[in-house]
Amino acid sequence: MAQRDTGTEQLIKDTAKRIFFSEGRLHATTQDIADAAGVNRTLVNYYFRSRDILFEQVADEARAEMSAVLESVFSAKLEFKEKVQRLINVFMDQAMKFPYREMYVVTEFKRTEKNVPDEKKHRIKQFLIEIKAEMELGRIKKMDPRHFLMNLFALMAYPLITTCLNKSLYSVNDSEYLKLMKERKQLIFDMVYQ
Amino acid sequence: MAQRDTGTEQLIKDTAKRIFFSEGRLHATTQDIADAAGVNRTLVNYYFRSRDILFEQVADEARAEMSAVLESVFSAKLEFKEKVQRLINVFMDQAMKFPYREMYVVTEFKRTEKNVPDEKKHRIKQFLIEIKAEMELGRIKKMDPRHFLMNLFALMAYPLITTCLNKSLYSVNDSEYLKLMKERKQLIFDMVYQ
DNA sequence: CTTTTGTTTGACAAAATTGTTAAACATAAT
DNA sequence: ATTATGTTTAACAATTTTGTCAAACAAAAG
Repeated sequence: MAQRDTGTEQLIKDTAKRIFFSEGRLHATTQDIADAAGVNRTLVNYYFRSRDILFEQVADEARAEMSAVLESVFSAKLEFKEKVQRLINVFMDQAMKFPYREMYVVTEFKRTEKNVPDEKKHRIKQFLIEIKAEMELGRIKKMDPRHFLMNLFALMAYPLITTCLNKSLYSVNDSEYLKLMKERKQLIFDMVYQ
Repeated sequence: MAQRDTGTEQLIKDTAKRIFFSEGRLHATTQDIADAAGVNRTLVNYYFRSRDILFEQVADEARAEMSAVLESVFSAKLEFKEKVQRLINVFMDQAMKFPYREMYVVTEFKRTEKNVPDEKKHRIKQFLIEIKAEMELGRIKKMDPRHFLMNLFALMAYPLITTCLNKSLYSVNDSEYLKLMKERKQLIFDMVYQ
């Protein structure tokens, strides 16, 4: 008989992603995840054999999701300017949903000593060349293209990682902070693409 | 008899800070810390009573250190422009030493549901006013001053948090990456203070 | 309906992590 | 030198977290 697909496996993974990437509870246990998913903890072992395998799978899928987003933008048949615009849009939408995803990837990346695959490096290199070309056309400020990329991702990701601090610091509630983050899409574009 | 101050208490704290803030091993155990410090794990309990107390103390001191840095800049008798320059200098020097410190503070901040004390909020408010004044003088680009601050901290902190990813992605070694980060001081100033 | 197969559960075991205690040790005071 | 006091250590206990297993359960196949 084939698998029955009760959706439990996916539910566990989605719940783990929510806890790690959205809520930022990086120290969550399998019990925490099972409770949040409303299932017996044993099912984590039934579907994933071990805690480590679940966590690694979650990290792998996170990397894949992030790559897919960047991929879709980098390889799009668009002018550079539109690529940047779209990148900001799709990346920030995801970052608003999963603010801690990159943080999780970074810590897992360090822990497991993984490497970025060569194909991804190549895609980035291609985009760096596009950035350089745009600079030479005088459309964006001249600098090391790597700095351009680092700036862009920093401006998009960091304020979402530090949401809890900023909300407390600036005394704003959730909806006000969401509004600020939405404003950032345009603001970031204006900053890097003056 | 008074305390003998063998330096062990400080050694444990410093080692914990190195592991958390410099190495980014957010899941380190007391055993990991004791081993790295070259002391018996029991001493963690002797000096701090419990793991949680040590971790909280480390987080509290991290907050205090960060506040002290910002404080020294905010309250300095300097032109706004020089304040920004100095902020970038001191913050990035610290961030290069402890790239994951803010990350630790954020996760502990969430876990313990702390609040930013009113005095700090007030200092930030004062600085926001200074930012606004500078904008009205036309010296920096007009925007919500909170965005100005978020941009500044994002540009400074994020590339250091993602060091391991960027090094792999751009195929650079430690010294080259350090060079890139040093370059950023001027670059960030130029970005926010055009 | 009965059997078969995959899923879920609770009880239990194992492992990892943290906390406690008494004794050994080292240094300062007497 | 002896005592007193603070420090360090190893053995042990408690707790937390993870992993295993057999039995109960549910749905599809015969």
